[in-house]
Amino acid sequence: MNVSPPKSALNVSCEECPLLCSDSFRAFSREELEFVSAFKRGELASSTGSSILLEGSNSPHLYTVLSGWGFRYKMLEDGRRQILNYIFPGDFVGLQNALHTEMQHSVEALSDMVFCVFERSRIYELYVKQPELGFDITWLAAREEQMLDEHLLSIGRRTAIERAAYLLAFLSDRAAAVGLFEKNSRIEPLTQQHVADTLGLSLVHTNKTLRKLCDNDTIAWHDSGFEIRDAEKLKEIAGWPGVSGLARPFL
Amino acid sequence: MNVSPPKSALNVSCEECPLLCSDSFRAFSREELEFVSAFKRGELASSTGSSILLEGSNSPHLYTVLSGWGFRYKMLEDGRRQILNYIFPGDFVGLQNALHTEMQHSVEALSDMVFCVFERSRIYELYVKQPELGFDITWLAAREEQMLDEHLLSIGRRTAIERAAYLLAFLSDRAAAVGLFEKNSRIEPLTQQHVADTLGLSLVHTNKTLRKLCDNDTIAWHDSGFEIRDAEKLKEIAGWPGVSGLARPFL
DNA sequence: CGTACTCTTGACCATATTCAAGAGACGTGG
DNA sequence: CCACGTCTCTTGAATATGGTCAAGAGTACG
Repeated sequence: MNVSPPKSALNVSCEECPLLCSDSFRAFSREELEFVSAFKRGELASSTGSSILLEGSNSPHLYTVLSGWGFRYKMLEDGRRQILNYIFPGDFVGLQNALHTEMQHSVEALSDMVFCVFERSRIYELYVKQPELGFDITWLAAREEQMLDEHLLSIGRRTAIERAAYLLAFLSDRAAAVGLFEKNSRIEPLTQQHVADTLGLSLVHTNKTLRKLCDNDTIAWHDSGFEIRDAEKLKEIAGWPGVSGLARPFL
Repeated sequence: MNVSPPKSALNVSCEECPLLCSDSFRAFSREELEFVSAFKRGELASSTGSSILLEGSNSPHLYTVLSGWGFRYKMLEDGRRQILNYIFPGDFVGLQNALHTEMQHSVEALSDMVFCVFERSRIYELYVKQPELGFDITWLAAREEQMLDEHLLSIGRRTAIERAAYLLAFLSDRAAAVGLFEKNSRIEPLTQQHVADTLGLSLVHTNKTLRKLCDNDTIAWHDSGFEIRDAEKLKEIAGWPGVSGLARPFL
């Protein structure tokens, strides 16, 4: 669990943000883009396995994922870990702490990642000057809540195999929505330990559960990653319809 | 599961909102109060066991809890139910669906409740005219996320007795923050079935787990409700520090 | 070539579920 | 007033699901 050296550089101006090309995101006015560009403080690059935010630490920043993916998690004192949700390009990170000075969760990179960095102290300004962007942030928070609700239902009430099917379908849908892993359709890197810590299961039992899905030919597990072989069957097993594909905002 | 007849009446003007007296909430400017008053559409009263919002339905409204308490939940097709979170006075309900037309969860009243009703379609107006109130909504959404994060950690990684201890301490803290159940310090009405559906456990196992806490003299269970006997021991068992008591906004 | 990481499997054990039955409280209608 | 159904809590026994322990195989990397 090494903390990456925070490399900072303002490489991409918001007007040329690569996310603007994607269908998944809403269109922005020129004025909005200019404002966000001025609001943006720089970029942060971090590599696989490194921590961006740590529970209990004090960050004056908010982040938007520009590229790569990772996850948010919490830990109990004795080391038990629960992965709360995954973060993908366009996701906003750090909001959960608008209220506390101390972070209530940690964030770790799965792949190499780049973040846009914003200053927490200036966020109120955004609500005053660009109400629509303020509204967008609420939209994103509401969306995160929806995902957490579904995760809660999953961990609380679905069986091991249903949970696993749900998670893999969920990750696949979210990745597809932002065009991640399009080339080889393999979602990686992700270990079975990550899956276990997301599902609230032990590593061994997670392995046996994934094995059933492999034997089914519903998925294929490769070294540190997986491939969806039958997305419909996965969703059927999970009893889950999939994520909504409405155009969404981002910062 | 009967749907209450929606009684509507504008009984309380926001300037005399009883929640304003509480220490838990932030102070509002006169202008803000006037705006919210104009924004408020009426009140909705519902009684124990009745549904305010139903998953899959289509509500043009947002609500703030004025009095009483209840819970949000989701269900799987075969009837398995997961309680996602509890709602207390000052809590904002329905935001999770700023994006969808269809509700993604249901809300049910535990006690008799009264809600303030707002129109979903006019919420953007609030962001433009009263940015601080828009910011407050985001604040509330972030707070809800934090609670869901902790619930997820609990269900995913805590043992049955730790989960139970966490839930009871959580409910006690939240109720205390808004002055609910001050008279007799009994948190009610709540059945062990509710507790089970929150913890992701079966009713029988929940009963046996609560029994241990009773034998411990950590809590006392009465008919449809419980009493905290040793809050510190509860939090110690759960490995949970308690909710933060910062002044919070509401609508 | 050795070490670390990930996945895999089997055996045994712990935890939680299901099934079943009964007790006590409460409200309703005869 | 009592009989009845309903709701909530309780308990025991049998069963299933998932956890822990242990060991080994394959791969990557220094």
